[in-house]
Amino acid sequence: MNFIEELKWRGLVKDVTDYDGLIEALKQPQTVYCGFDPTADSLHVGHLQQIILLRRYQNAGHRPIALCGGFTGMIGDPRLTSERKLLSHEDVLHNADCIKNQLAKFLKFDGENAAVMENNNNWLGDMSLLDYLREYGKLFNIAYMLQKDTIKKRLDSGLSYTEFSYTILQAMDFLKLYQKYGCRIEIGGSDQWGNLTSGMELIRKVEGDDAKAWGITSPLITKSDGTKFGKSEGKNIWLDPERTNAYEFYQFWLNIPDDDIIDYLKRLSLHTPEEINTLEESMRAAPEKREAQKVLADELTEMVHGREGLEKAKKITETFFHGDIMSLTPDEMKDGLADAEKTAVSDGITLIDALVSANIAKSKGEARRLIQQGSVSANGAKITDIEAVLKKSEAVNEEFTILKKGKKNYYLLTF
RNA sequence: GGAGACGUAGCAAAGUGGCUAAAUGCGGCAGACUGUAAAUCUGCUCCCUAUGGGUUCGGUGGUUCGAAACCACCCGUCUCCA
Repeated sequence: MNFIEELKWRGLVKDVTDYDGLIEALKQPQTVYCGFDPTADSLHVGHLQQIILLRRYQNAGHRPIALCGGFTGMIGDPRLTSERKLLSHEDVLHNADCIKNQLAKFLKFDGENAAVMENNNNWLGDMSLLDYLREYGKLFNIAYMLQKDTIKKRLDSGLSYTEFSYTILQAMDFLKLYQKYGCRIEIGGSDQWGNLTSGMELIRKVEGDDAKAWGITSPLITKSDGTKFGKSEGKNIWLDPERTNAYEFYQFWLNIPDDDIIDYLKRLSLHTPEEINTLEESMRAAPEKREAQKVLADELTEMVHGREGLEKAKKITETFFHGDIMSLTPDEMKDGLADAEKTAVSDGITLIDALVSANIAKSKGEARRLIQQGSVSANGAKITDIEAVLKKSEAVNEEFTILKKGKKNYYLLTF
């Protein structure tokens, strides 16, 4: 299996501009880029596929460039649905800073094929309007651009000139990286196809017909139940440890349905195809062991949260689901629940009021129901008395009480 | 501009004078089972100081002992014609 064949096996190839040419080119070390726009102050799990794909190229001996769209982020990539809201200048700068640090975690910055971090603001930022229009705008035919899927689909619902220009800007990125680093391959999600081909087109026009460049897209990750990938209970799973802690991140992967886990392993894990095949067998033979889920959760959590983060996530998991919380020392409890929601309450508060004020229940009625249904426990003991009162003297260390709603929702009350 | 239809709980959709805090489905929450799964089954799902009370059916007024339901006006959505 050559490199591209493996990517195909992993489900990471949707369209390639010149398949045979690319295979030939990849026999030599190449430079590959993928762009990430700073639309939020953190990347999320949906970005992992492309990031790890860059890493795959690096592991195969190629040089990856992670491009942060500091300039294009100010413009906005046209979405299928509707115009984006412009982000403020400060927000984009802040976001760009944040995602740059995140991207850096996944690539190696030393050795022969050390990764490169770039920001398209470096070349687009100082460009004059005149240069843009005369040197680049001239090379884009409107009729050609209107054929692009992303643009065509927006003609009815409305598309501003600003977003219309996005494709041109991204094409210029590819050209610039081609000139500066000899970058000849751009990768992206399948929605980026139009942008990739524009870039190649531009390179050909500027550098001549001999200039070779390739674009390769990968299918977006889907879920077998049809819902959007990357969310857990409505919350995005971010790569920023401040926004999604190691435990939640670990749990997200551990809870991937059997139907999806092998697909995700192929796409996101650096484990070899042989190892993944073995995991698939194990999944079929003993799905309850969730070995495949554990391998992926371990690998990705370590990548994003480090060795320590992974250890912590596993320890909390072990205790919450298989052990007795009360067997931990108060310090360990606090550590384990460091990221749980905390609420300060007063001594002698009724359980019902505590549930409401900690936002565990929306109303007292709901709180009452939860208690009567037997879904609330405090410090490990189930409580079914709706008159129950929480006392400081009964709290752990006379300091805090751990409330649990349902099977896996923990909250911390401090006195 | 002309003709008509519609607006009910998170969403979809019944209900056309009292039996309606409002059927049913989805979604959500919880319980059982389980693998922290899926499927399935069960309960709950406006608020409260709770065998009771309060406030709801686009808005405002009105008819009536009594209105989500009838009337008037207003606001909003949609369809058809021009």
